[in-house]
Amino acid sequence: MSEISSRGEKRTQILDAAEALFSRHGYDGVTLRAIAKLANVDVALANYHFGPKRDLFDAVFLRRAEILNQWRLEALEKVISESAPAPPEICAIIRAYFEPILKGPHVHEEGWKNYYALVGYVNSSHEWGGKLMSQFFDPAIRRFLEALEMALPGVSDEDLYWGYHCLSGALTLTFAQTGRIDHLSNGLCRSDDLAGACSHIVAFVTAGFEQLRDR
Amino acid sequence: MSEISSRGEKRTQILDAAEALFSRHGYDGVTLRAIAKLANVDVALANYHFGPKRDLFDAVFLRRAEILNQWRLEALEKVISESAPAPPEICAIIRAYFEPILKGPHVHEEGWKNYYALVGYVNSSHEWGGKLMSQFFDPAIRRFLEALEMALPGVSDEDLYWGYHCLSGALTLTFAQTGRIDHLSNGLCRSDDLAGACSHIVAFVTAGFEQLRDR
DNA sequence: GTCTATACGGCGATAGAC
DNA sequence: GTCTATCGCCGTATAGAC
Repeated sequence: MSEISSRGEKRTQILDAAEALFSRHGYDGVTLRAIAKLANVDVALANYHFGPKRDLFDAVFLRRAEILNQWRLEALEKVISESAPAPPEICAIIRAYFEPILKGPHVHEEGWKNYYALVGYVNSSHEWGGKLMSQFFDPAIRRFLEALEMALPGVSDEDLYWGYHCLSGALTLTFAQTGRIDHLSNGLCRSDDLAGACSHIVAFVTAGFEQLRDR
Repeated sequence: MSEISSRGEKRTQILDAAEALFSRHGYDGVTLRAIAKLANVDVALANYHFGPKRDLFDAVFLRRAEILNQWRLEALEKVISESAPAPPEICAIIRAYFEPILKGPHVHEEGWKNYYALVGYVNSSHEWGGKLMSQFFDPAIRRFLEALEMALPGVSDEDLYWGYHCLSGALTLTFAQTGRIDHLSNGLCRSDDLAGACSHIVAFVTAGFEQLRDR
């Protein structure tokens, strides 16, 4: 944007460009040359700052993961402390998981939209889904599972893990923003409407967890 | 396997090899050379049979889609006719969607496992998710949505579409078989246990749809 | 340290000869 | 149906400008 480059600006431009392209085309669908072009920098600069292509991908993935974890954990702690000493309601826990990331003003920023699509891509990637997601997100997820365990005493761990699996699938498909639901619903629902998706998914997933009590 | 090639055998070998590789590495992560090598055929044969790479991908995707749609629609018609004239139960509709594909003996076949992973990849692909999935699967999906509408009178279309979105996300994450739930649950749940996943997801999703009545 | 220009070895899809 | 040739683009190393 600015004609005068401040320190580290090109580094950020590379991360932004890589994020945008990786999220649309996946890791193998993007060349370092395309990233350099979009970032308006020389081909070799990405390698200078980040090393090989794979390390650049990790850097992109890491950049916003910690912010995202922090938002969610803050919302969770708030919910837990507000209901203490009673366990929080399922619905409140689920909202703490979704709302900070789907209802904030940042969801309209291009960078965050791209990042979410990237997480959607990684989470359902046969190659990286297990490793990358576990590495960056599992610690925070475990806190949520503990909270759900408190709210659902007697429910088996197995049921809780599969519940999280369903939640995670619904969320990352939302992230991917494929336009599928737009087509299926003839435009009634829009896949880029993250805030709108949020309330539907929260209600759906909450009911999914609550039925575990009766099993 | 056989030393004597029957007519069309190499064609099938190419489809099988492409299916296996595309499902693991995505479209751009696979080269025609790698496919040819795995299929034990010449590099140029894929192009001879299927045209450009992209058309080969479509051929792989199409091959099992119709079988899958047919399995599901047969199960749905059975459920509808058995409960007629009353509308079927939500639970029965959801089972008709999941069980034919997750509980059949075919789920242990390598080819089907690969195909499911491929569907998982496509469904959450930002580039193709909307177009390819809609093209091959929407007609059958609409029949299921009609059945759900019968079972949930008064529920808004918007809620139904988002419900399907959640169902679809959970299913395709299952398909992707990323190993994530194995890691998260310390081996208690296994992502390659499709039949086991099925019963958990059916119960979860059924509850999700049923809460729509009370909204 | 930050960045650009250039070069290299290798592999990509696919067209055309056979 | 098969094989080979072609041409372009790939990731990355390096040399040196600022």
